[in-house]
Amino acid sequence: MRTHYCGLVDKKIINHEIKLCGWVNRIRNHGKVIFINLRDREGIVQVVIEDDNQELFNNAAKIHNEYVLSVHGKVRARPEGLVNYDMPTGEIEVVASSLEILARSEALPFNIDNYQEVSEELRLKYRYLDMRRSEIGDKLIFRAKVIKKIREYFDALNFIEVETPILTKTTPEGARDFLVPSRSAAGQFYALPQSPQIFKQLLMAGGLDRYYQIARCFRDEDLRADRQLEFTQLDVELSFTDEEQIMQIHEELMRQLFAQLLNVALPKQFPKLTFKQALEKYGVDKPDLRIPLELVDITDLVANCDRAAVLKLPGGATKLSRRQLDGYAEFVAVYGLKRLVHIKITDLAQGIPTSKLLAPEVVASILERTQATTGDIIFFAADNTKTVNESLGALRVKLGHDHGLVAHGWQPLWIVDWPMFEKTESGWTFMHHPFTSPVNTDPEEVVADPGKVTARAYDLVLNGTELGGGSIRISNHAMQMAIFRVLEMSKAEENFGHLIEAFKYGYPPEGGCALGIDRLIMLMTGAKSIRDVIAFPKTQTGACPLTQAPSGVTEEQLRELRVYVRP
RNA sequence: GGAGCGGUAGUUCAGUUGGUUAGAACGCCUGCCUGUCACGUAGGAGGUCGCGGGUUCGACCCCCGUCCGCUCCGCCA
Repeated sequence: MRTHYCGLVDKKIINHEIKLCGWVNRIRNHGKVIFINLRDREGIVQVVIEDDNQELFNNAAKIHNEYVLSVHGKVRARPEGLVNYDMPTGEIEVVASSLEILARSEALPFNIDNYQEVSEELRLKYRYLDMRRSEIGDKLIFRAKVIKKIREYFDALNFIEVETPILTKTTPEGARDFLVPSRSAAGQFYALPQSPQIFKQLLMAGGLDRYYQIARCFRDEDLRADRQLEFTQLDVELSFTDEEQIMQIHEELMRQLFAQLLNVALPKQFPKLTFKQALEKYGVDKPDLRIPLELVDITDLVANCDRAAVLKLPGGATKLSRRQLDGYAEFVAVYGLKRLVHIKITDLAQGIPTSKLLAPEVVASILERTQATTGDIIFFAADNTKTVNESLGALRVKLGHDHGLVAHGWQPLWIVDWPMFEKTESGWTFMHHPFTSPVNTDPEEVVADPGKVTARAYDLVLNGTELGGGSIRISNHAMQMAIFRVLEMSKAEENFGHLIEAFKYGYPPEGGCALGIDRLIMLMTGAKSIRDVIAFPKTQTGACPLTQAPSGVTEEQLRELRVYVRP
């Protein structure tokens, strides 16, 4: 039916008779000659229909946008002066000798071009039309290439791809589970996996040694630009390993993906920052190192707060209007910061600027520590540590974007030395997950002072986005039980008995990593949202405009499952 | 659960202090046009102003509620 892709026709096959299939991207009828831009997955080529064949010409005159055509014709060089250099196939055209309309199209709900932005809701309702646009279609093609490279990479390292269950068991910790009622066991439910964590650990217990999976994961939490209910994770686990080896394996993967698919050389060694350093300097555990601003700690200069820090924006004193400053104060209020103080350094020669809220000697110390000069502005925050970090951390990123300070390029890094636990109102909770090994080898030490325990965990961050992370896992019973004790997970035996039991029968030391593939591809393609790299994504309320999911079910279905829906 | 922004021809948007017939561009339909390439050109059709209520002589416009979309906070081991 077809000999060539439209987008791949080139000079080398001039004078060849070819057959093309594709969609009418655009038709230009000049009365005696018709041009059709025929489009397929690989691109667009110009088909010319001349009026020497009247039947063909009359047939072509009836064609409209998005008709599906089969075209038989001859490739020829475009006449002198008529080459279109904006088009990859612009040096040639295909003179049609015959043409068949394979399918007609009604007028479309939106134009299939990249000239007019269409509301995302409409695009998702007609996703199959949306992906005819290179804007979306090319991203899906790119995604397939990334996944292919990932498989090649791990296959070459002797990793075994294993599929883990989608219907599995609920775990009350972590994110909210999606539940699936069991028909045969009335009143009981499967859960969709939040991650294949336990299964991949059991694969290590099973001696598979090196495992990976392009794994679908499900979390019933509210959605964001970079979060979907279901997402794809590169899930990796290996035995007889350590943090360094796992990080190296993933670094090298990243370097190869970027080199081969984007022609970008990532650093030979990704920088590492400790969790503590990241929070001190950037306020967040996923710093965007492209932005050359840093938090400067001044807690020692300020009374009655857990943390005080400042952020200097060079040249900001003259550049920022009152309105913008109010905007920034409003911006950080979202993170709980009640007052964002700023110090404008209008002219250092005239002396140290005065502040209604800060003593002159404090201002002087701040200027010294930040090495501020005339024209700079300094933002000041003092509050509890979390509020200061989150608000200045977010402000740093916003200032970077608002004032064009974000450097071009790619800044990957590892965040290491995570605390094992975090204190909450109701007790200790895990930072990573409850199977992460602490640095300590003595379980009693961990129980005695949970706040001091460091986890053998690492996160990979790229340009301010958390791509994922992993850890060396706990591989012995006593330590695992100690961790459950700290977390006050009384039902651990019931929920994770199968893992705990595996520790008894020769469990290897092991660890792994999991990277969000959607996010990685979002960054690599420059997409603004994860939805642009997913073929059929959900909206922010978890709905699918295309299929209308979620939907009601019949009374019969509910009866069979013995599910009663509360009013 | 919360905050902000948005919803007007098929699409993207404009719409004056609340006032007669709600506009533009693209798309669509009918002509004309041998070289265009986001073709050009002449004409035409096309609107429950998201939905419900209220204020008013009168509402796209003001108020209340509600639904949908987006961004964010909470949440997301």
